[in-house]
Amino acid sequence: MGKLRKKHNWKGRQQSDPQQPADQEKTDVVVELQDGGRLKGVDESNALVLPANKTKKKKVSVTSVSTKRPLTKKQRKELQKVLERKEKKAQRADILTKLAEVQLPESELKLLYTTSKLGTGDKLYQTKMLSDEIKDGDTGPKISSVSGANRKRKWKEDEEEEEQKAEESSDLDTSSDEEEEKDEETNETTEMIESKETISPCLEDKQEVKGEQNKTEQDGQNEKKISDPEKIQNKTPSEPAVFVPVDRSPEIQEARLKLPVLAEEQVIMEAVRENPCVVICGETGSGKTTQVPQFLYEAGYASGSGIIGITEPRRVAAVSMSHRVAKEMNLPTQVVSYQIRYEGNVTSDTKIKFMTDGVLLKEIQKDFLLQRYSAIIIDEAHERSVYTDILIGLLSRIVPLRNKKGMPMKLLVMSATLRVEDFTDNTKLFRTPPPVIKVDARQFPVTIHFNKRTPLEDYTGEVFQKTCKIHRMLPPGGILVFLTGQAEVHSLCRRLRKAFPFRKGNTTTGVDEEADTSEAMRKFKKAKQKKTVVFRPPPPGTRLCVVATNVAETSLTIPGIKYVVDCGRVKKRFYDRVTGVSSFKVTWTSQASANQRAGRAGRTEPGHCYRLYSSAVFGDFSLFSEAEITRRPVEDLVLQMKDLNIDKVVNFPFPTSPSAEALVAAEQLLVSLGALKEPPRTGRVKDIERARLSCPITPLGRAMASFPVAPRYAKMLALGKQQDCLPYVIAVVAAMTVREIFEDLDRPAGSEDESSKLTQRRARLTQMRRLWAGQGASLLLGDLMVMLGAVGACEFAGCTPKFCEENGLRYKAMVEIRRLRGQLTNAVNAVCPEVGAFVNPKMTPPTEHQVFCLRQIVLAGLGDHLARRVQAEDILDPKWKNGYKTPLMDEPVFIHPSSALFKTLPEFVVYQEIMETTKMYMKGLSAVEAEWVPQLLPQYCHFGSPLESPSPWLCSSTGTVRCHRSSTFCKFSKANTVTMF
DNA sequence: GAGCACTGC
Repeated sequence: MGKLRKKHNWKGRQQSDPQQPADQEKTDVVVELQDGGRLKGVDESNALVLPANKTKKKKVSVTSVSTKRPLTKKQRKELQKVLERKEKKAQRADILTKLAEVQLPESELKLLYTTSKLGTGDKLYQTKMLSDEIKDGDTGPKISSVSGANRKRKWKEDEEEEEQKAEESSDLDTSSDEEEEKDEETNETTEMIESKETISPCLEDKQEVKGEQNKTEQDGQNEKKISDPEKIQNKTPSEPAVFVPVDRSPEIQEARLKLPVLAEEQVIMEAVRENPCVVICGETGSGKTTQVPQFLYEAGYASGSGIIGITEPRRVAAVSMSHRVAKEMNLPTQVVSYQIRYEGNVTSDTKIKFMTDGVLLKEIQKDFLLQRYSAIIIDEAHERSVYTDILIGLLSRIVPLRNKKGMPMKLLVMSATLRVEDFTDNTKLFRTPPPVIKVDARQFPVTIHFNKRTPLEDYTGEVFQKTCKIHRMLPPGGILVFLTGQAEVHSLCRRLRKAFPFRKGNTTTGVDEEADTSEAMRKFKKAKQKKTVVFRPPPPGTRLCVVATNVAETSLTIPGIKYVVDCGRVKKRFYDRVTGVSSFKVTWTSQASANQRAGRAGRTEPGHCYRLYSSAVFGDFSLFSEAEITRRPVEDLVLQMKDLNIDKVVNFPFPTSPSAEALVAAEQLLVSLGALKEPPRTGRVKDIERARLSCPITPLGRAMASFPVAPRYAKMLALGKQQDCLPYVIAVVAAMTVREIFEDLDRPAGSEDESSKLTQRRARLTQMRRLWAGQGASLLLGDLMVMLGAVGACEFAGCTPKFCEENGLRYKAMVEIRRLRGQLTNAVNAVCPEVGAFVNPKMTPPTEHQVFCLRQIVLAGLGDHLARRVQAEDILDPKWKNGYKTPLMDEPVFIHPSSALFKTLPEFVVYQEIMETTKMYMKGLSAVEAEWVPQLLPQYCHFGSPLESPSPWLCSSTGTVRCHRSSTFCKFSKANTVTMF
C-alpha cells in the first residue's frame, strides 16, 4: 500500500522541482522563470491545491496568452510545464542518439521485447498467440475472442505506446534501464497483489478480465454473461496471485538476465496457469532447465503441500542442475534437492526436486496420482528416451485425473528442438493440443560449408584433411571433430599428432589433443560432475582439437569451439525384432543432429561448420532420429505398465508407439516367464488375438516388477532364495545388468610404452578370467561365473580403483555393480522379508551344489535364449563347425572367443545376448544340462506320447507310473517350432 | 580368434 500511495500524483509532485535549467532560446519566458523565489512559492501551493482537471482546461489558453503581459500564476505554471516538456524532449533526443549508438542488433532486441512488459498486467501469452494466428492467416474465431472492453484495452495500449514516445518522456527513464529494473518491477507489482490477498479491487478486476477471456474463447459469449460472478468462478477459480520472494545474489541476478528464457517468464507462466500441459521449446543455452523451475517456485507452485519435480534423462544432469538451481536461488540443498537411482538429498523440506526419469516412473508405481507434486517438468523431451516417452504418456492421463479430483497438477514438457508434433498433434496423448512456447537460444551464427562431393569410402581421411586445412589456414579457435567410434577417434588422433607434433614455443603447427581417449572423456565427465575443471585451455601458440563421438552432441559442452568438422555419420545399435540379434552399424545421422553438431561451433563466437557431405545428401537425411522406444525390445516397459494395471498396453498413449510385433513379443516373453497370466488358447480367433495383448499381471510379475532390472533377470531374483543362492544371484544379476565390466585392452596404443603396458595388462586379465571361471563344476556356469568371481574378488579387495586397474576391470562398472547389489538386496528383502538378504563384502565362492542351482536359476530366466550345438550330421558348411543352433535362426551362432566356454563347447548353453560382428556371437554364456530343459522350461516344450522303449515303470516311492516322452523345444508360436532334441 | 555409440530404474 505504501508504494501505491507514494505513486499517487507523482508527476504533479515532480513539477515542484525549481532547479530546471533555463532554455536559452525562449527568451520571453526565461525572464519570468528566473524569478525563482516567486515561482517556487506558486508551485508549492498549486501542486497541492489545484485540481488536476482544471489545469488541463487551461492548457489551451496558454498558447493564446503567450506574449508580454505578465503571466498569472496559472499561466506561469503552465509555461513551466511546457518548458519541462521541451527540456525533457531535448534530453530525450540526446538520450536517443546515445542509445542508438549502443543499439542492440535486431536479433537480440527481439529477446528483450517482452521484458519491458513484465509485471504490467499485460497478457503476453494471449497477445503472442494472437499475433501468431494472424501470421498464419487464420483470422478465425480465436481472434474475436478478445472482444469488447478487452480488445479496446488492447488497442488503447497500442495507441498509448505510440503516444508515449511523443509525450510521456518519463517512460524513457524506465525503458533505458529496464533491464536492471525489470525484476524490481516484477516484485513490486506482485507484492501489491499479494498484499491484497483478501479482497482487492485491483485483483478482482484482473481476474474478471481473465475470466472474460476464457469464457469468450470457449463459448463465444461476451461481457454480459461474464459479469456473472458465479460463472467466472467456474471457469477461473479465484485464487490469489502468489509471489514467493527469492533472495538471489546480484551476480546471479545479472547472469540470469542474460538468459533468453527470462524474457518469456510471463508468457510461460500465463500459459501454465491457463493450461494443464504446456510445451516449451528452447535450444541448449536458453536457460530453460535452470530457470523454469524457479518461475514455478516464484509463482507459488511449491508453496502449498505440493512440490515441483523435474526429470532429466541423465543422473549427472539431475545432480548438477539441483546444485546449480539451489545456488542461484540461495536455498539449501534440503530445499532444492535431487534423487537418482542410488542416492539423493531429498528431505521433508524439499520444494524443488530434480530426478532421473526412471525415478519418477518408479514413484508412479507407488502413487499413481503423484500427489506430492503440484507441477512436473519433463526436461530434454526431444531426446525421446524410453522413460521420458512413457512418463509423458502416463502424465497425459494423470494430469486430467488430478484436475478431476480437485488437486490440479501442471505438466511442462521441455524440448530442445521444435519437433514436438509427437506430443502436440497426438490426440491420443492430449485431446486438446498443448500450447507450444518457443524460446530463442543465445547462439552466434554458424556458417555451414557443405562438401561438393560426398566421400563414401574414406571419410576419416577426408576428416583428417579438413582438420589439417582448418588448422593451417584459419584463425585461432578450437576444432571439434565428430566421428563414429573409438577406433576412428584413436586413429585420427594418431594421424594428427604425427602431422603436428607438439613442440614448445611452436606457434604455427601445434595441435593439442585433449580428449582423444575414452579415459580422457571419462575424466572430463567426472571433473564436470565435480565442477572443478572444464577443459583446460590449450597452451599458448597451440590449438585445441577435440575428436569425439556423439557424446559431444548433447552430454558435454566444450568452450572455445569455433570450427566443427562433421562426418555426418553415427554408430547406432540395431536390434533385430525377430531374432533378437544386436549389431552396431554406421549410418547417416539426422538433420536435427547435424544441426545440433553445427550449433557447437557458435557457443562463444560466430563459427563455422564443415560438413563432409553434399547438401543433397543432407537433404536426404531423415529430419529427426527415431524415438528409442521403436528401436529396442520393450518387455521391461510392458511389465512396468502391467504393474500399473495397464493391461491393454496397445492402447497406451505412447508419443510414438513401439511396433505391434515388439509388443506381442514382449507379452509372450512375460507370459513365458510367468509374469503375466497365460491367455486362453481356445475360443474365437479374434478373442485369442485380443487376449494375447492384454494379459493381466501375476503375483510373480508384481514381484518381478519391483526389481529394477530386465524381466529375465528379475525372474532369476524371484527364484534366488533356494539353496542360499540369493547373494550369488544378486551379484550375477547386478554384473549382467552393468555393461562392459572388463576394460577394453584391445585398443590401439598411442606409444610403445603404452603398447607394452597394454600387453602386460591383457595377459593379466586373461589369467584372472581363468582364475575367476573356477574349475570343475563352477566352470559350467561359464561367463556368469567369471562375473561372479570378478565381483567377489573386487569387493573383497574393497572395490578400489587400484584393484580394478591391475585386474582389467572397469572401475566405474564395479562401483555401479556394488551399488546395484545394495539396491537389489533391499528390493528382494522388501518383497520377501524372511530371506534377510544382505551384501557380504567377503562373499565366499559358491559350493558345487550352489553352482548347480545357479545354473538352473539362470536357465529359468534365460530360457528363451537356449542354443544347442550343431550336430555333426547337420554341418552343411565347414564354417558351421562349433556353431550353435537357436530356435529363431536358420544360420548358426557362435561362442564369442572371449567366453569362458569358448573351448568347452557344451551341448546346450544359454546366452545373455547375440551380437553380430564378423559373425553372430553369443555373449554371457552358461552351460545347461539337457534334462533340465523339459523340467524347467515346460512352457517351451511340446511333449510326445509315452515311449515304448525304455518302457514305463512304477515308481515305488511315489506310487506313480513314470515314462519317457520325447519333447520338442520350441519358442513362441507353432510356426516357429524347431526340434531341439 | 575378437573389433561396441550413448543412457535410465
